[in-house]
Amino acid sequence: MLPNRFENCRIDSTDAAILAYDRGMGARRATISDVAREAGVSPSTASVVFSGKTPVSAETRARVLAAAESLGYSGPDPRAASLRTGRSGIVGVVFEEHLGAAFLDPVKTVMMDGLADAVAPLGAGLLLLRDHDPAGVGASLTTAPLDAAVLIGCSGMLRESLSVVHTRGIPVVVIEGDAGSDVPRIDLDNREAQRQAASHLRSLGHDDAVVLSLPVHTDWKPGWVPEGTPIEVDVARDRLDGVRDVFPRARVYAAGASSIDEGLKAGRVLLADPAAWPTAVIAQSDLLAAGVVRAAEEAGLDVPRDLSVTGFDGIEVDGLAPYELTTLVQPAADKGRAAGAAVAAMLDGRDAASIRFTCAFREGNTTAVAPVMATGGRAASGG
Amino acid sequence: MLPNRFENCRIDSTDAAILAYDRGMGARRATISDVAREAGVSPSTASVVFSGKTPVSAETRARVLAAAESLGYSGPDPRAASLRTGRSGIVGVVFEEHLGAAFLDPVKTVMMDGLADAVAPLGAGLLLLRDHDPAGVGASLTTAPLDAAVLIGCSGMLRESLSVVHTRGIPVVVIEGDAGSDVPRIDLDNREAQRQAASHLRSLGHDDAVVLSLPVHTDWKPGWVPEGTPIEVDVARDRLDGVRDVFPRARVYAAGASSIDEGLKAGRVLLADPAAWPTAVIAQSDLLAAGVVRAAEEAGLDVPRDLSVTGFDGIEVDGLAPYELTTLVQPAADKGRAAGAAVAAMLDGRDAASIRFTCAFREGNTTAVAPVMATGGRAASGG
DNA sequence: TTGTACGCGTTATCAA
DNA sequence: TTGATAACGCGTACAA
Repeated sequence: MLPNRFENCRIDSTDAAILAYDRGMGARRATISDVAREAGVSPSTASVVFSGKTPVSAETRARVLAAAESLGYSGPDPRAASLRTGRSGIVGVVFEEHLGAAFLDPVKTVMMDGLADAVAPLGAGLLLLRDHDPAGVGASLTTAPLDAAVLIGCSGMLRESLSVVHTRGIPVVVIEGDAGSDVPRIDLDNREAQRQAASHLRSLGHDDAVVLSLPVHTDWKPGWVPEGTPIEVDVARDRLDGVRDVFPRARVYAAGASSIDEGLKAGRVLLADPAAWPTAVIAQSDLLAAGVVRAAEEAGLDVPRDLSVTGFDGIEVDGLAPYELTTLVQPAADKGRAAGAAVAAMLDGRDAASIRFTCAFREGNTTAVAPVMATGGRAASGG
Repeated sequence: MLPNRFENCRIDSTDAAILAYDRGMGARRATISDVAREAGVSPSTASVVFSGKTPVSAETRARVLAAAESLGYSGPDPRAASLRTGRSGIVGVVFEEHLGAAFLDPVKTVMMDGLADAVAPLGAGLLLLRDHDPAGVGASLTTAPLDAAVLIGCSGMLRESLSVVHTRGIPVVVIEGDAGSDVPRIDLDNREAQRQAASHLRSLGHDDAVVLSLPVHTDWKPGWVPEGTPIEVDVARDRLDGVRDVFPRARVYAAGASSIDEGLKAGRVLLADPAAWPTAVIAQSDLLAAGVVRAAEEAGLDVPRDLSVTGFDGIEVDGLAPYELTTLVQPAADKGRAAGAAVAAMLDGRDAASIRFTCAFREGNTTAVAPVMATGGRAASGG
């Protein structure tokens, strides 16, 4: 008597199938071997019927399908197929933040859309992952059956995440982050683009600007960023550099997140002291910029007459009408698609090149000629 | 010895790559057996070191870990583990629509958030799936290695999707849809809630209302819904029933999607003919309602004086200020969490109960006493 | 066109 | 606490 429940493993399958049939699917699920046996063909033939990788006679196929039907067999078990083929059809998308937070960001939403488009033809789906798992449990980069991974703006844990996928030998693409030269990177000309906005302001007579930055590192609390602070988040750093190319001494306040609310809160701080009102705020996202516009309204400032505001991203900010932000329009969907294409290429054994997309400057009605300094309260502070 | 296709991606990476190099390029990845051999223990012991399911002496564990390190072994292959355990740690989330569209909907976003929270302790991740795969390829319910599935508002293909998961024997939970008595269902008291809004309007003197409905079936084109049209989308049907409980003859226009834009477009149609202006529009979502408010502004109508508008969902509609929609607030995050809990229960072999959540009526400033009929253009059309 | 035989990498079970 | 063994269900050379 063998240790398992059935007399013999070979027969085991047959018995189980019969039992399953007899007992109305009470026992274990039918396998492809059961189907093959029922159809009077070999397992490999049955396999081929389902995969379609080899021609099968119509009659054989029909018999197999009928057998499957009668056994309640619903096709190859993806787990087994996955072990065999080495592919799971799953692309992990790693976010730095809380999943819900990620989808609050219109840019990421659109990017995901492009990404979904691009991996679909690959037969792959998107698995949502967080890079730092608070609970210590939960699907993660280390344990999920991934064919590839896309890291999105994961500047904080980036290195850690990378080493994980690296040792697992999983192809990886990074969006908006620096992962070293061997990892394809999809990003923007952040610095150049942001410089355009700054130049635009300077050409309007602004001789300084305050930067409302994205968080400069993980778990950042809103506040001023002292000069010399190392900025871990690539996007924030690059965009700031773009500003500094034009306004070298621009002060920087970093918000806690990219949202209208955070922009509003930050805006209140920026505009708290009438004696120190800036003439221009360069926000690193449209949502932040929208918040600043709101804050300006609250403070009784007219945008753009008293205060110019620029954004970044070029999304439609609902409810900002009649304002239309002066901003840098980034091709978010294309970024997602490019990431998907890169994944596809790598899964295909080809090399994937890094791609840098270009933003388009779009002038809205939130920037205007710098106000004449009526209060005299603000002497030149930079630039 | 299968050549690893991603060797070139890995060459210049960290330790693992160096070791791969040491052992001769193209060598296959180390397995747990390799590690065990290197450590001088049996494969099962090595396995136990990684899974932690059985006590292992500190010394043995150290040896195994060291061996793993030296071999660049990054832990058990999830695919193989999955085949063996029958669990993949993946919960599929099936959307009816384009993925991007799903995340444009704030309610779904919040729901996903709750769902993510609830499945995390399970050690599971969320796989984004579409129920009708345009390409015919792509990860789908049929081929993805799922432990469970959550169907979200998939009224169109619902039955089909269900039969797939059913024959696969995958536990499934349905949010906002009817899947039969054996499938746990998470939904809202749509009809009762919507009836409240209608009653509210009637108590304000409105004797009819136009319904701006969600799409009534997949691929719906915006337009009037003739009476007697079968409404496939459960949510749309139930909410409409709620209206009809109060305004039996209410006309119905169904939008193409739930968004401000679609609401605006629909609103223009609804308000096109001044002679047939309704006094109240009952929108089936806040986004649609917001669009209607915009359309009313365009048409020169004052909300709520000339036109009352109600929404559904209770989300914050950005930029609708100073309006605050009269609406039904649904507990979206709780719905997601409940679905996650149901999944957890079923995976645990327990039964999961269906849950019906209750919406809270919230009166905003978009509804008011019905206008006196100055134009005389609209005789009572309903009751 | 079909069948045989084997391996994919892991873990559960049981015995030592 | 450790080790031997047997599946898990499939895909695919290769042979027929």
